[in-house]
Amino acid sequence: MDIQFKEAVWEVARKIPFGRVSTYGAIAKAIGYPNHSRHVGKAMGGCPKDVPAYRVIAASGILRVPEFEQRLTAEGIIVINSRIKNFKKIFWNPLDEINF
DNA sequence: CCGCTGACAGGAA
DNA sequence: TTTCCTGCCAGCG
Repeated sequence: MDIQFKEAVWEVARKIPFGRVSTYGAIAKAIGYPNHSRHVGKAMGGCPKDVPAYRVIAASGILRVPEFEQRLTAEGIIVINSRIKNFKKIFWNPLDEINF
């Protein structure tokens, strides 16, 4: 996991719109590294302050960092027991950004 | 080289 | 719906 990989991850994470969320796997795929979802997670662990890490969750719609629950609800996202309720609706795919 | 671990994913039971 | 299992890749004994 070189620094460039992390930079790429953070760059995508910064693009996630307000009130939306994305997943580790989706980001990994978006930067050209399919099957590297775990590394995306690690990259998020030490991301800069300007990266909305709380908008990046697991594909199951479950928060791996329960602490972020409040940050999400503050954006109007419904979270119950670390689970995103309307996950499918607010999910943002980085690949859609390419297609527009 | 081997095995364990980790902000994961996807399918089966 | 929840739990389990397998596939992934890099880092660290």
